[in-house]
Amino acid sequence: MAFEDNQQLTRIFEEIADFLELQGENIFKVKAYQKAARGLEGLERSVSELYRSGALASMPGFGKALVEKVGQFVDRGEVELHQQLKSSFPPEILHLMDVPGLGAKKAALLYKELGIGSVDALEKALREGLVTDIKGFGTKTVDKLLEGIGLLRQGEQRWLLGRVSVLAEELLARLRALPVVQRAEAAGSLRRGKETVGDLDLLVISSAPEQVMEFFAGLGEVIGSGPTKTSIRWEGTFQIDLRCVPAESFGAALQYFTGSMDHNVALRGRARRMSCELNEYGLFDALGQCIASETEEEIYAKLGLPWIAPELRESGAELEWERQPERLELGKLQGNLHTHSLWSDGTDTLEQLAEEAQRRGYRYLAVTDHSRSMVVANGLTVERLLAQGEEIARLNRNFKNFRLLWGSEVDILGDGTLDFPEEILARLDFVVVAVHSQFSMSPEAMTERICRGISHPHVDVLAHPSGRKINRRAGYQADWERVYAVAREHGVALEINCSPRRLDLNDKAARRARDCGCLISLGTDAHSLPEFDYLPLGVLQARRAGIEASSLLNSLSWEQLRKRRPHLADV
DNA sequence: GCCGTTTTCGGCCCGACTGTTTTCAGTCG
Repeated sequence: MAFEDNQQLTRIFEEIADFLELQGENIFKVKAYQKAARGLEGLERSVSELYRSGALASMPGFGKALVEKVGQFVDRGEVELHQQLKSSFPPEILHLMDVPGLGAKKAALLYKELGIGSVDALEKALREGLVTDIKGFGTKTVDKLLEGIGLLRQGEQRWLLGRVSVLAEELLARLRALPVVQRAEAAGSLRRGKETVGDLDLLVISSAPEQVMEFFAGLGEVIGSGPTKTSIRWEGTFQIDLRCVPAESFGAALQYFTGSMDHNVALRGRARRMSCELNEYGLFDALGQCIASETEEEIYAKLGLPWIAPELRESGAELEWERQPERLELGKLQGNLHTHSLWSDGTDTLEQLAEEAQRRGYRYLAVTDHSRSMVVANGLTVERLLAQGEEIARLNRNFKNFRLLWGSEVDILGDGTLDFPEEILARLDFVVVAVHSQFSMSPEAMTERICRGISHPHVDVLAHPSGRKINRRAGYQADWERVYAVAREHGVALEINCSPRRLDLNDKAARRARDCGCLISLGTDAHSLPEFDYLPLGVLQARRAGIEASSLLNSLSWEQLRKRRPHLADV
């Protein structure tokens, strides 16, 4: 299943952390619950299962007390402490801390002094001037909180990786164009390739920081500005931080601001155990001498570690790996395995697709237009599919060192049968199958449907396996362990759909699928030529999953791909 | 609440910026 138990318990632990912080509990206790929540969030196994098998206790961050609380949840569906805390506060009080600029301390004070227990009550109190008697609430704070409430109400979500990548490139180009800027780079979750980005972190080396700050402040609404750091709100909602750092500590700053927080905590812990200190200015020995700071590589090296790729810097566990995975490089990919042309709902001709693919150095491109049931997407009938095959064969005669693969994105129908008959699928170069309808089946029925779908002969790839759209809809529910097992058995690769709106499989699921022995396929699902740019986003997710070229269908040459389909006549 | 190749107790990342409390606490990342 999509592990609803994990999601529920994550929420419970997050709320416990918030309540404890509100109560003024030891901040490290609070952090322990937050860390446990993060650990559960993307877990590709059911926490109930892990608990029952006893494997949970060996997970980092789960000590005796937390394992016991997981036990309460598994047995009774709730955690005692959580219920206790909930009953001693107004139901909406935790939302107070969602207001930018309002943390636990001030929220607790507002509750204690004025009984404020919801965002609405806070807004009313602010407007009526009731809070000004409380220590620490001056006029600027009142304005800032009202603004924060406004932002919260807009409900702006984290931006998609694809959108932030484009924005970052534009801003970096403008910064680099300034004569006083020697270097400008993006850090933060963008550099780590996270599927969504909460705010953008930019770093520059400059001979005149004040000029850079001034320039940057002119790009948006200024939230805060100092001699080395300026924060703005882009398009009124999205926060961008710019920091000027000295050239000699650029590596330390890049490392520090790339995060993740858990990775940094682990790295600092390691430094500390070596009697060193690590901060954004460098790595310092016991005497306070800087021993590394200019590059990330030397910092990791001095800590006895290989350089760890940004995409892998998440939980901190990556510090302990015996070997780092070989980094997947875009240039090593032989082709793109999921695209659409004018024949269905794409915007370009086969010639245009082929030309673009060759321009990008691909050796092949799978054209996978929709099958006949996808009427809204101008899905191909059998007749049109066969005509398209002839057209592709004609074009292929003129290519050197390149091939268009005659493919299809075939619907897995509700009962698990496929949208084209077997004898037609047998003739195609490449078959992608996918679910496009009846998303709200029971998990059991959906599992059965997908497993039947990928058990047909001639299937190469299961496209966008979970069906999720980021920030829009959750994926459908299914027993993914079973799906991966069946995929492996039939040699069907699971797609990392590279569209920024999908990125499906996501990083964690892709890692799990690979661990289950499945091959992975990267496909842009491009419906127009600019969407070929999505491929690097998929590469990033694959890297985050630790997937190496050997697990990737796109690493195969056309000849090797063809060997997977021995029924194809030599051409 | 977690954790341990100096520790089973005493740490746990820490600096920038803000607002306001004239020396610092709160928030954030």
